[in-house]
Amino acid sequence: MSQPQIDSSNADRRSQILEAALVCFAKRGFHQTSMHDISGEAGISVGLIYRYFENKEAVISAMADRHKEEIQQMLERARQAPSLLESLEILFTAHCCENEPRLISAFVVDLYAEASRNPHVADLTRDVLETAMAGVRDLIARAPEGQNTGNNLTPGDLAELIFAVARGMLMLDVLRPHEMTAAERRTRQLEVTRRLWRLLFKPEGELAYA
Amino acid sequence: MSQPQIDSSNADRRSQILEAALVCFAKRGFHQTSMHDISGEAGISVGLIYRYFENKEAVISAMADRHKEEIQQMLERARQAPSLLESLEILFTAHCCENEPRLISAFVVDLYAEASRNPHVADLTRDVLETAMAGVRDLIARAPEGQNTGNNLTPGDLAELIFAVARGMLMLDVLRPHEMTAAERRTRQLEVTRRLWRLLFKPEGELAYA
Amino acid sequence: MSQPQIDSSNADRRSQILEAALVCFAKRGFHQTSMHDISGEAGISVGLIYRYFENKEAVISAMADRHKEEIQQMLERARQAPSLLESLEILFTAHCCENEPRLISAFVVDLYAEASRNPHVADLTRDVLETAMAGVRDLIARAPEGQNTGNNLTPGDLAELIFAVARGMLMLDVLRPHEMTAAERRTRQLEVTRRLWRLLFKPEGELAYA
Amino acid sequence: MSQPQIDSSNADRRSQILEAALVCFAKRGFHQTSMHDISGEAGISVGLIYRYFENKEAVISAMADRHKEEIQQMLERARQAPSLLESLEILFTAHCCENEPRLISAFVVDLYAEASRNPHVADLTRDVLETAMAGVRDLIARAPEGQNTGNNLTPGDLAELIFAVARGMLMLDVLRPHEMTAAERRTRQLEVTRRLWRLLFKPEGELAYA
DNA sequence: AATGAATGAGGCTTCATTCAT
DNA sequence: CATGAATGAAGCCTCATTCAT
Repeated sequence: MSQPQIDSSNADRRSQILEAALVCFAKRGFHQTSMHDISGEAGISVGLIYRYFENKEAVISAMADRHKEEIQQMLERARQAPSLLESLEILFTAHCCENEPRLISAFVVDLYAEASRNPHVADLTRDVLETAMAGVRDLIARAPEGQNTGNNLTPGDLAELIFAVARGMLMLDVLRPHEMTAAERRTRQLEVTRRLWRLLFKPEGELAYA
Repeated sequence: MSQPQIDSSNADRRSQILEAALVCFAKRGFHQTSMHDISGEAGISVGLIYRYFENKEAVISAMADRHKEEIQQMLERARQAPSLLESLEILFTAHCCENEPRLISAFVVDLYAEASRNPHVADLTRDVLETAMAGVRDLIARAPEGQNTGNNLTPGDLAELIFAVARGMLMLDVLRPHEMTAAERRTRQLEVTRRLWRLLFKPEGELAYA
Repeated sequence: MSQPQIDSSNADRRSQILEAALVCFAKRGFHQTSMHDISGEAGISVGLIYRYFENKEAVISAMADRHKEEIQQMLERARQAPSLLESLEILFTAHCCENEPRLISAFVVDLYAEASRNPHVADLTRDVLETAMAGVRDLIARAPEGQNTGNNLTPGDLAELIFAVARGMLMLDVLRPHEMTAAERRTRQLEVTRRLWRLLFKPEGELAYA
Repeated sequence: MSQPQIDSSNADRRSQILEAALVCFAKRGFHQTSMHDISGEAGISVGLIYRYFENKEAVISAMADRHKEEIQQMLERARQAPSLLESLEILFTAHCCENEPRLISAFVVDLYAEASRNPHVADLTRDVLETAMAGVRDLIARAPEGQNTGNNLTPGDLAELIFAVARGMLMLDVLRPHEMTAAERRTRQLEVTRRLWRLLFKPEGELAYA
């Protein structure tokens, strides 16, 4: 009876810590964030973090795991969108966080930076990427817009291109001035999304006036 | 009289240090690289670094500066290429370093991560990006292939897309297994380049057999 | 009515904790053993230890107390032995614990180390030692073998010598390889005991064939 | 020319640190001595210790090494003594340090405690012990007093007994009150030494009046 | 009585930076 | 110009102890 309670409170604490860690990591990066920073942001003591995570490394890994889950949820939402364009819009705006605009972009760029030297994080991140790309490939293969695009590209090629653009836009996002709001960023992303979509899936010039 | 001598030796020392720093930064990231690491890699003493750079921050800034210059040189080479495709190939393979494959990718991803929280680095990096995008925009505007592409995109739009893909590919590059050689990475990049080029500049299906 | 019950359960808990503490202390030493280690070994929670002991210091003190009691019991057994040699054998093999050979040696050496800087432990340990030496002195004084040994040593001198050897053997015991079994250690101790006994109480060479 | 200078200054620093460590270790024990304690006692900064020792463990190991050397020097002095009795006196008073009476006793007891759980220290300490025992065995074998002792004990047996007593006296030494001076401790040790010597090497009763 | 989550001081270690040589 | 010994602040982590349940 109290078991699930305990479990959920365990999970809550972990979430609380990871939430705080995300804010800190986005603000200062993994290795300039101290455990003290995280504990402060989470409003708990330093020692308590170690009850839920073996060490700082484990917090980073858990963040990577969490990112994986979020990407999967995003993919699920994309799958349920009524059109390919809307799926892409979900994919390209997933990181646009209302209250802390660059939060996720900064985190993901740091994640890749970390992946370049931490094999465990690299594996996780690669896994996320491949899962997500496979998801988008299927989306394309099944969508009517994905047929006869007249550009000789397979769904796999298209998915790769789309992901390169999405990741590239994330990198560019961290360079945008802090003042730019989440809404502006979102608009920016949607423009690129539509442009890419038109390019990839309406290549015939049939909609020259669109 | 000895002034020019000193200046050039000054520049040499700085280069030597920055070269060492690049290797260390790519291997461990900015903030996990100690000044001792750099001095060791450069084969000099720690103290000497402080004769050429005010502090670690300054080394990072100088690295960003250096990156800017390299991008500009790359752009110059791209400008002199005989065709737009070849220009793009230069752009997409610039980071493929023979002896240390992921050297530059890792460094650039770290640079963007740093830019997300260090305003000075952000300014420098944004400047690099804009300069480079402007360069590519001009390249497209002047190239015969850039006319009448039938996709309704301005040279600016195209340049942005190209850069997003290029930056995205850089991110993906750090996830590729260490074992992958520079040649393999290069091949991978060239494939994407051609695919992108065909998409952006040969949209009519006119080269169905290409 | 329930008071005695509680008392005995109190004593049981204390014993259980001290038993666990002995294992931990022998394995890791006083100050590298955490309260958590002890609680884990005892199969109870950390907090519970504090219901029976004021703090870690108190656990150490109680261990010293316990050691005192064990020495007294050992002395009682020695007193009841039929001959001086057998008394000595009891004295010299008291620490040979079947299942965990070095358990007691390691603990006692640590106890003396602790005594060298913790006045309370020092007092307790000194008390143990003096009581034990007095006991052995009496044993010698009463034993027929203790008379006319021809070596001009008083029972007090002999007891001191015997104790120095016993304590010294304990120190040597912690250096013996882990693989050495309790039986082997016991044999080793008995050899030394007999040798010492012959030296102290059969000095005439009368038993050249013994 | 300056090389030996540098080397010797290196060795000096190490010695200085080890000297400070000995004081701290004797006062508080290995694991209750903080690196800060040592640096304070040595009059240097904490960080500097790490230029000379990889970590705290290494300081402890170096102390064990140092102890080994000191025992060897003591053995050398014992070897040059004119008589076996004087050799034994050197052996039994080696730890009597003028200014800090219990310094060495406390350290050695701690060393054995550490040896009981740190294999590296155990190896070193066992090595010291065996070397020293072998030295004493040879001393006995060569000394005229060592012949025909009439007690049927081999030089090896005698050396073992002597060492057990010596180690045991060390343990007892840490229990003596702080107020006891080095001179008093020395006297105490010499008494036991003579008593032991008489017992082992004058067994015939020939000196009944000595 | 018993638990174990929570705290925070303190220990080990690293590292940017300085400075005497 | 060049070295590297020296400093000390700061980071990671552990652990004795408390307290709400």
